[in-house]
Amino acid sequence: MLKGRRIALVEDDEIMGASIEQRLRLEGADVVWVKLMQRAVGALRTPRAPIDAVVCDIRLPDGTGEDLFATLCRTATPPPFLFITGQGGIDQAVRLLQAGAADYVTKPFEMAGFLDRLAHLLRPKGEAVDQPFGQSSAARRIGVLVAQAAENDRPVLVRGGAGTGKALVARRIHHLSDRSAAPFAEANLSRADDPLAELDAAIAAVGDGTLFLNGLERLPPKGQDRLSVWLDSPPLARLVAACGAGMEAALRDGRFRGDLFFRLDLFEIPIPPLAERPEDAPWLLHRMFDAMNARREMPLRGISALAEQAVRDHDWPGNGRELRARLVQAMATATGDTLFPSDLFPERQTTAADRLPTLSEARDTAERTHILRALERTGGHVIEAAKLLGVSRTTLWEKMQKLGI
Amino acid sequence: MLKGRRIALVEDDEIMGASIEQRLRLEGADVVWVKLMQRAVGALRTPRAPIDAVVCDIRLPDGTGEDLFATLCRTATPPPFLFITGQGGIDQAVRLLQAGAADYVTKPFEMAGFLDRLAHLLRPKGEAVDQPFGQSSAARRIGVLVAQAAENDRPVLVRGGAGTGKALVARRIHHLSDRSAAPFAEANLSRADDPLAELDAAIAAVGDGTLFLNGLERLPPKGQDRLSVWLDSPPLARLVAACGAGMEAALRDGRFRGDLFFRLDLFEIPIPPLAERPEDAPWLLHRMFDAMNARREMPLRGISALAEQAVRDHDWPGNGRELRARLVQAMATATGDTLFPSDLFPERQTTAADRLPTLSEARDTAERTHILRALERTGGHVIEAAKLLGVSRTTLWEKMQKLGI
DNA sequence: TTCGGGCGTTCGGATTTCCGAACATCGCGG
DNA sequence: CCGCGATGTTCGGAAATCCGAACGCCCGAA
Repeated sequence: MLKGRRIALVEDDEIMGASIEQRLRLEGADVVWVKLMQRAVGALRTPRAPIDAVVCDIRLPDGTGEDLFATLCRTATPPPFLFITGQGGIDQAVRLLQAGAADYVTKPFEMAGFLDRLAHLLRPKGEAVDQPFGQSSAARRIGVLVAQAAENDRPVLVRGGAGTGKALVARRIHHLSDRSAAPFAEANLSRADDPLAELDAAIAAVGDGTLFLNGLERLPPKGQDRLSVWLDSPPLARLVAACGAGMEAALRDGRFRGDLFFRLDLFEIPIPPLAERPEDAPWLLHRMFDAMNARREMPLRGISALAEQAVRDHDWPGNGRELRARLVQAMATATGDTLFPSDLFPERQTTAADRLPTLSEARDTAERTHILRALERTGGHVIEAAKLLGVSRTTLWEKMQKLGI
Repeated sequence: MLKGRRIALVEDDEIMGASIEQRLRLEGADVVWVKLMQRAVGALRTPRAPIDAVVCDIRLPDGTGEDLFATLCRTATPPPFLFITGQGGIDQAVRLLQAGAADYVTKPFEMAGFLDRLAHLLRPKGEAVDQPFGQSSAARRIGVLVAQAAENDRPVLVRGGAGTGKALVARRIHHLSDRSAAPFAEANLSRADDPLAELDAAIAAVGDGTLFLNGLERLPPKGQDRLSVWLDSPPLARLVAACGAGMEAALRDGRFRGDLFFRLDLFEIPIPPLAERPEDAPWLLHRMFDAMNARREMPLRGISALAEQAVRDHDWPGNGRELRARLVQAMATATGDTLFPSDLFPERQTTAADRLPTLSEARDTAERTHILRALERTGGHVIEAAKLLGVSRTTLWEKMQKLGI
């Protein structure tokens, strides 16, 4: 019944936790057991794989399950929560259910009934098909927005950094829409030598299909006028535009007409960078790896857990595109039958000769750069910087003293 | 607070029932007291007037409140149920709330708190004639002013920020007035390309109805002259104008004729921004939610109490319009069956943009990457990695534990 | 089988860090 | 001149971190 499901167990009591964990594992579930609230926040906010349900004790050594739930709700849609508690009251149960918890069980409980209720609140599985963008909640949201965009015919604006897959989103909208049989014409304005010609060619080719304008912020004024006129005509085609980080600056500087932008910005699909949804990186890695491995002469056996962890922790300034490039490189040059971190990040090998800095050294440099960044943002305001960094003024002063700032 | 509301009280205990009934009547509620389940089914299924809420005991001589609720749910959407019970358990509370009960209180209870919770779950039903704009005193004042305006025939000036529902007020004045059968002609001067043409078209269309001029501060001088002439004619129609925050500046700069303004400003209805009447935001939320949820293919179960709190705390720079937009977005993209704060405020998910990570967070990520690097180099050898990092084995273990490595 | 070493884990105390509460100082404007 | 707010500096206690010393477990070598 729970086969293949990932259940998070938040419980500080050893005996109770062990017994539940064991039973859930017996049922085939994948259990993540954390014993502290702070760890649970981390484990649920940025899970390695999506969590299907959370079994949560209320009294924890460093907080309460209620706090945990409220904290998660502030920034994300939490998985269904089943609270278990020994000394809870009715008021607490009512409060939690009103806040959106899925269920509430008092200890001690019959294991069979508990499992029933847990299974009952698991959302039906099998929506893997329409999740081509990742497994994070952010990625699922993109999938929903794409489906919505495909259903109507209004202009869409895709926003995201370099290599986040804006073109993929545009193609998918086209593919899911009722124009899927019509042409899909792409004008990439940032790569083109002559953006105007690129725009004209795409407009000429699009017919009643989907016109995809990539790199909108690079469209020169003449092109903006032309696009505006084309929108007024009115066109047979549907417009999907994409812009990157430079859009806001272009609007501020007047390099892009505000009125045109607002005509395009009716339905916005923001794609957060990979760094903000770390659980998508290993997911993408495996997806691409499987696809590429199948076409390989001598298939690799798999990916090292260390490599997966390294992929998770990397910053991915080039987002998905960088990941693909690294993987292609790694699979071409891999020496063994397994992908290791050094295959994906060959540039790190150069440091092999010298000594790794001490942990405290690394910590100090990290603190140093971080403090400087905060001070820069506040314009040298120490008190505000301390607030920003979440430490007291005196502590910040102490650290600055120590680090010589 | 309960004035004019119809509350059904299902309670077999004479003393308890009498005390609640008396108190509810004191608060101005209309109370229907039934002492048997069978009677309650009848009274709730075919009430003389719609019931706004049900206060329901669980143990009744001829059945239970649970049965009553279940019976009603089979054939209709019952009003919000507040269960009160003396010997109920947590399981019962959980079961009822999961079934859709609004609240659950154990006897004995503080009457004040009980009334709060009862008032909290009262939802506006349909077009509540008396309170169409909110439940704050400011909103009730708007209702009174609208009614007064509808009774006479003088020009009305509605003042309020963007998205505060100025057009709604105007329509309501028209609807309540004796011109309700005549045309309602709206000229939106702020959105129109050619405000003059917009004004002329509306004047031509209005006949003996109500002319609504929205965005008065944007009316160009020529239009002001024309409006002035039209007022002198004298017109058959009644004028309702609306202006936003820019009006004072327009008057100061002379972009708007002072004399014309004072001819329009005879009866002013000011609409304060939502931020100044926080209790209206959740009210509006529930109103819109109910209306939209009814038209939904798969209705949501409800709104998390946390989301409600977030709505109350938000600033609402875009007022009601922003609320509606957020709700539409949230209901389209909600992943679960309950609305959570993150559904309504998806932009908070990307906190990385504005908020710098805490110093300890930065330190943790730095330590994490550094430890991983060391482990990678030693091939997973913990002792060597600890030596490399200059910490003891136990410390490294502790850190790995904390950072989830 | 025993032995030893790597590893996971706990524990108590030494040490460091962190914070709030002070107090002095330094502009800065009224 | 004073008041005010931000900063520099010190201090003591609370909280954390770190470390060595254990104990038990597992696995491979002897």
